[in-house]
Amino acid sequence: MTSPRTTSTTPRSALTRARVLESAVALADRDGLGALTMRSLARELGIEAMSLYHHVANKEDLLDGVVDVVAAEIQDAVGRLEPLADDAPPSSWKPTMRRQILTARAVLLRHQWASTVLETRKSFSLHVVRYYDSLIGLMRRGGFSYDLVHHAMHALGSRALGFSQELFEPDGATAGSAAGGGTKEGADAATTAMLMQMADQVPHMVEMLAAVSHDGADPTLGWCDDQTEFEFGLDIILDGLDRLAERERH
Amino acid sequence: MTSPRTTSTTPRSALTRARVLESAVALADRDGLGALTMRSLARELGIEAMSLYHHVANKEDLLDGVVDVVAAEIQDAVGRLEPLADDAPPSSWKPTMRRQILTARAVLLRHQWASTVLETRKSFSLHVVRYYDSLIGLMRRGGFSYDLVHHAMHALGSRALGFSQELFEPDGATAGSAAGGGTKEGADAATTAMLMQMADQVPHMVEMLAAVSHDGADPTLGWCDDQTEFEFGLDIILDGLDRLAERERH
DNA sequence: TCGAAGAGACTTACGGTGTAAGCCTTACGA
DNA sequence: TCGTAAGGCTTACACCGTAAGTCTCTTCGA
Repeated sequence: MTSPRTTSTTPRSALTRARVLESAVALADRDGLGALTMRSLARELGIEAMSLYHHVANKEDLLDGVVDVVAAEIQDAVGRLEPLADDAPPSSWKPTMRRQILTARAVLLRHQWASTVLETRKSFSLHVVRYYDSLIGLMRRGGFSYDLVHHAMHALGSRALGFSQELFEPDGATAGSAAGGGTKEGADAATTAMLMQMADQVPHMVEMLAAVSHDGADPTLGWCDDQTEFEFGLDIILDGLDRLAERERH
Repeated sequence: MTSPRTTSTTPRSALTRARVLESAVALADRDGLGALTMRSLARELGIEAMSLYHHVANKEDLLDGVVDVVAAEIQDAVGRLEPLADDAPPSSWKPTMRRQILTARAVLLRHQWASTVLETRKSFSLHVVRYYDSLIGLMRRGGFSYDLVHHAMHALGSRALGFSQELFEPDGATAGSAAGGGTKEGADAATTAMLMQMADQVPHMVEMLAAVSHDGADPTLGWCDDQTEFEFGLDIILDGLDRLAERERH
């Protein structure tokens, strides 16, 4: 806790908390969240599991840290966007926030496991809070009262970070070796086929499925584009907020 | 798998899959999701852990079943609402759905752990799908095209079941012995205090916090009413959807 | 009435998890 | 030069889900 005066870091090893966290992120990216155990992470780093506890209090702390790394990545990506001009009109809060949120989403899509971890944190990441703070600032520039800002943050919820709660998405989180990871595309074939067999139990759903897939692809081949749907929902909320803000602006 | 012909159930014991699932729900209600293990559930039922596997394929199946129980409870509660009159105007889809969703939410509030489990299911519950199916039917009566219905389901996401992704809510899920469980009320004191100490890092957030709590309670005493915020977000989405539906109705 | 069959419990055991406790070595500062 | 402590390693424990096998009833057909 005392400040190091001459030499900065311990020379004993290059292993730091930062390196541990980075390794953890990489491991989760590669093998999925379930594969991130203290033992596997240690193996990745060429040390023993218990040695991790010199850099991390416990597994919860590890996950906290890992979220923080991702959140920092988000902050960084959003920070690279061109800033709002000083003379921008109040209404420009909306396209700006839209761009920022979609940027955050792009980061989260590179770390698909991250949303799961984010949800389960009880102590929040400083970087996440700072990101939210910037969104609040944006809305203030848009003329929002603090009361409206507050409601808006709740209304957006996790959507502000770029993900939403999709209940019907089987997220094939299997260990894919190929890096990129194609854009996952909606409900899978087995799911769809099963639904169609229960036509009498869920008539509307099956009919919708048929209708939607008419102007699209094979119904058993995935019928939702996650990105499109995310933006649809996001825009509904942003539009609704804008309407309320306009009213406040008179 | 063959149908029992004369006698219905095995008389050997009163233990059935249904009773196992009910017990699991009760245990999770009482002690939290973390306390729901095969061993603890067995203890609860007065049997050994391995005996559970006669009624449940594995733990995933147990959780699937447990979700199904809750979903059935939702369907039941929603089913008790007075039905939409045959001559109701198209616009009445909105208040009806609003009421149904808030009813579903009331059930989920009795089983706070359930949303967590719901999110992690890959095979969905029949009861959940049927509930969604009824929502689809409702929107159709409101004049929605199937395409709009489809978008709407995504936009609502888990909100259709009555919960939303709150990122800043520490959900004191400790083992409370008292049954009822008061309505949990927003961010807790420690969290708020910590935020206020970081005023320089998150200026907007702290300012918002101060402003919102002016016309309210002590800022360190919880400053958001979950139910109010849920309804705010829900209404934004429902209003947005209604506007789009109106456009489709010409 | 008896015997086979099988449902439903129990017992034991295995590999996995997070982590408490303690030891050993190395590098730095006094 | 030597004490100190950071940062590794080893061992061990409790708990998890569950595979495999055993024992004991109940039921039903011959």
